[in-house]
Amino acid sequence: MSFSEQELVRRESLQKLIDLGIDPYPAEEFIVSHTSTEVRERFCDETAEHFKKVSLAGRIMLKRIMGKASFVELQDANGRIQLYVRRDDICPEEDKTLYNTIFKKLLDLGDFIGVEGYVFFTKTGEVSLHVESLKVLSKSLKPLPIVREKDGETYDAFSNPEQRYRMRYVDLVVNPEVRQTFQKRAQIIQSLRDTMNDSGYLEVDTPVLQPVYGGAAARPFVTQHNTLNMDLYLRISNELYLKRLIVGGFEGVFEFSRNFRNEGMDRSHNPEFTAMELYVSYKDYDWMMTYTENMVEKVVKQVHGKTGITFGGQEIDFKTPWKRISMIDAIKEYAGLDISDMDEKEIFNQARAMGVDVDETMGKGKLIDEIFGDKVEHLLINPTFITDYPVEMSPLAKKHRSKEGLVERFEVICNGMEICNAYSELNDPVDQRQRFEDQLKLRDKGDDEAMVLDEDFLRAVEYGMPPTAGLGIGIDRLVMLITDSHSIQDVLLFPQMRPEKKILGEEEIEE
RNA sequence: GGGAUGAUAGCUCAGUCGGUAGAGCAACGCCCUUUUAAGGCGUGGGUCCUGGGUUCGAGCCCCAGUCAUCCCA
Repeated sequence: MSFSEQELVRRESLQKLIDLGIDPYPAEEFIVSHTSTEVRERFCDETAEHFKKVSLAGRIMLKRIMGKASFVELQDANGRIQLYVRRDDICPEEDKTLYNTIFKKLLDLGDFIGVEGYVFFTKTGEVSLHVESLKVLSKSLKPLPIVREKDGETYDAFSNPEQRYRMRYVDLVVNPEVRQTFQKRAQIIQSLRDTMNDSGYLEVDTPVLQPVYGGAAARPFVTQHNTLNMDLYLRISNELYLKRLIVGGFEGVFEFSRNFRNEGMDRSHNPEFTAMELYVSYKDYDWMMTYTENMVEKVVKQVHGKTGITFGGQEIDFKTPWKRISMIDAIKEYAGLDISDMDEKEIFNQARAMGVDVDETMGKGKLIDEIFGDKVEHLLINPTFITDYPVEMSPLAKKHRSKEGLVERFEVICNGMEICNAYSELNDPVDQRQRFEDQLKLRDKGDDEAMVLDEDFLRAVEYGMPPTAGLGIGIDRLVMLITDSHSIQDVLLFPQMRPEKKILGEEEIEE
């Protein structure tokens, strides 16, 4: 390991601190009386009495040294506040080491310090802490990127996406909007959870390690249990477990489920992602549409302040009620193609004529799905319920009560992206077995995303499952929309990345 | 999977026709007691992603690879 010039300087500073009898990594608690925000927002001439003895802790983000007095920008979890450090105030005696050596020379940008003093306004009107004592809390050995702003313009932004994702800790320190994104993410999840708790539904935890994976069309990750000497799959969905709980008699269950899918990565796919799934007994998909739009509208209002958002310059409004349109009607309305009376061959020909990439192996349902995905989906900007999907695409959804060949299913499409998927759940065990068997036929034909038959799940349904409405929400995508983030990596703290050669060293990543 | 683009100092980036590796900020030294994107003056700092090749000579050209970003499937 070789050190850069700046790293060497910091290691020397560290040793000098130790030589001066200062512990650069003290163990004892540093008592913080205020946050930077509290001081900045509440301090004024009237409240000055309450800010005579204030202690703050955080990172040094900027030092402006001017001889015997200096200004420091201290950053805590809330933001930044300016410190005013005067030599003769922190060093009242003859010995000026604390200011001249420790503060001016041995402390660097990125170091954590704790300070105590009184709050005042500087000449230019900035709320500042006049420091009376200063303590080193943690020495930083690597230089942070220095990001500065003036009049909305950013200088030397830490903007390289690879570095930001690989070193999220640095990204969080220097890019405040990143912290806001993840605070909003937490609020979004909290808001959804509150809504469902208020409805009386039970939050549950179901297995991540599953002997049979199911609930979605995807390839799983495989792992191995040593003691049981068997393969286990990381869940691609928790759906079949939540339905078992409905069989068991819970009438409303939900789970924020980290799912794992062994597929490619791009702007909207990460191998692990978060879905929220909700199942409510005795309801159907019509009821679930209303529940969904109300719950999501409320999230947007709570987190964003209003129902209208801007995503990449595009205005999107989550105000209810959302448009509801069947898939077939949507194809008619947006693609100008009426397939309601067509047979498979006609649909195939029409699809090909429209330039949709289809082939002979596709059945009627798949063809319709392809046309929708290619010609309609990207046109749906405001959240829209697309209802009534072909049965072939939906092996876990109940057959439509009146429309032949379709199931009671909806997706919510927003900005061309699927953010929700829901059904009147299939609770007929005979039909469910048949659907699984149809999936097995697809699997035999080489579709490695087709579902596998889950005999225990079928047994559960055979014991009797009430009519149930189920919903899945793609949490990452919802967070992307609300935070105006254009890559899933921007809403995941640690997105999956290929190993970093520089850190691992050649020999460790050899096969 | 296919295509395009990129990787140079801690960060953001220049680098002409193939001819000594550059800037700003950060760092280091000196000056400065209410400053504030970045006060003034000075000094250091490089595996030019990796490995081959062409060439008297490669950051630059060629080949292969790694990683990333964007677009397409």
